[in-house]
Amino acid sequence: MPCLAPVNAPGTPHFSTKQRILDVAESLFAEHGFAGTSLRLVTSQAAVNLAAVNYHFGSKDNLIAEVFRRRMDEMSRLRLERLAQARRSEPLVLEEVLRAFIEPALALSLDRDGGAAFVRVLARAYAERNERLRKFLSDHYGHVLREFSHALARCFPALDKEALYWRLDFLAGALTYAMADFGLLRRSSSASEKAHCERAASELVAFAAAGFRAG
Amino acid sequence: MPCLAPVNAPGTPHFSTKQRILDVAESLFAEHGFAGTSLRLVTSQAAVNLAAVNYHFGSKDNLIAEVFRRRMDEMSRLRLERLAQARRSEPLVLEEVLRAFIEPALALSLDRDGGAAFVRVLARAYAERNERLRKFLSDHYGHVLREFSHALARCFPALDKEALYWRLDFLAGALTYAMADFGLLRRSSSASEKAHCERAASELVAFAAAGFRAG
DNA sequence: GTCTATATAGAGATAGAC
DNA sequence: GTCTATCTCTATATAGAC
Repeated sequence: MPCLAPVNAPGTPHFSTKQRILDVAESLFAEHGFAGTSLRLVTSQAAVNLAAVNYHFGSKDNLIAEVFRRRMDEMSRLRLERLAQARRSEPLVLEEVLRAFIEPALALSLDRDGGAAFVRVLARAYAERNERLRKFLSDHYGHVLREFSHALARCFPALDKEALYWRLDFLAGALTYAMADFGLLRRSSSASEKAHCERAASELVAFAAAGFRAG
Repeated sequence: MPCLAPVNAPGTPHFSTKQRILDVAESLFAEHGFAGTSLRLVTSQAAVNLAAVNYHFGSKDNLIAEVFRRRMDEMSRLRLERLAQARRSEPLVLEEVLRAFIEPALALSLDRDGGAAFVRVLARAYAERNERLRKFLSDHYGHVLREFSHALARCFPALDKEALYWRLDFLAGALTYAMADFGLLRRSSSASEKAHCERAASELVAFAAAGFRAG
């Protein structure tokens, strides 16, 4: 009787209630935001009982945090691994550092499961002034940004810290915006999702590299 | 008996109910999002009656649209005016086009009234997938983006359209992110608000100009 | 671990007196 | 144009049976 909700892909028989809730919540948070997504909508779409969220996660806030944790842990790990790899070469190549930052993020939106939804959730998180959420992200993933800021400082020893932070912010903004596909101008939709992301990554690497090198 | 709510600055005796609602709503939308802001919170903080929102605006959705309209009209007008000015010089200078796009936006966050709140509202709007809102913004202000895209195409006749759109998206993302001050890394807070914004604008113009000129 | 049922609170919107 | 009062709906969370 349990499991096998309609959302399950064929041939993948067993998704736990907990995971179904996470998948559906992620997708709904992307579409309607945190405040705009009710637990009733989550549970009904996940085909689980309304009480299941509170049983498995304790509260809506904990559910939100858990949605972040399961993706961000993996993305941060990937980013740091790629950065460590880039650091092994001497001299440190700017494009390698940028790729280490950008590609794991854009790769997420190619995950066959809900990675694409998560990047929109992430974009919403930045727009939230919610202190709880900001603190959670800063506490758990702030060190990743700091690592990249150190690496970039090594690439540009003459650049003052202030300018460096601005440029890192511009990169993060452009990446977030591009990942979530916010543009109001529509582009050719002929490309596949994969080609679209690869194009985005290489365009952004070129754009940001030039930006960082600006006089 | 009417007017003179506590939020009014001294010496500015008469703010209409309608305007007080708009001001408070803007600030609360910035902080809590659209779904996260109840009309009860708006009206209580504006010191007006709960029924006043529906009387003056008809619905919450109309209130949201009105919050956008009163700022975006002015910003779009300014952007197009600055762009027209830039276009008068031959050859067209990239930095002038970028400044025409960037500076009116950052100037908004220096308005002595709630402009700073509005830029955060704007950032939230991008994160919303709300079709009603996207259509409203696209219908009313899409032509501004198209004007800039034409001007930039004139600056880079050899660049293909696809690449141009990407770069415009990166610019918009970096600008939105910088305006709303989303960065997780904190910068020196010694600078005044005005100096902060001017620094942001000149850094972004330099960053984006280099980015657009990238090979 | 999952269910039904419900407590409690808050939402947007409106009717009708003043 | 502003008020009170209220309709109707939905929210999160929990208690307790199975």
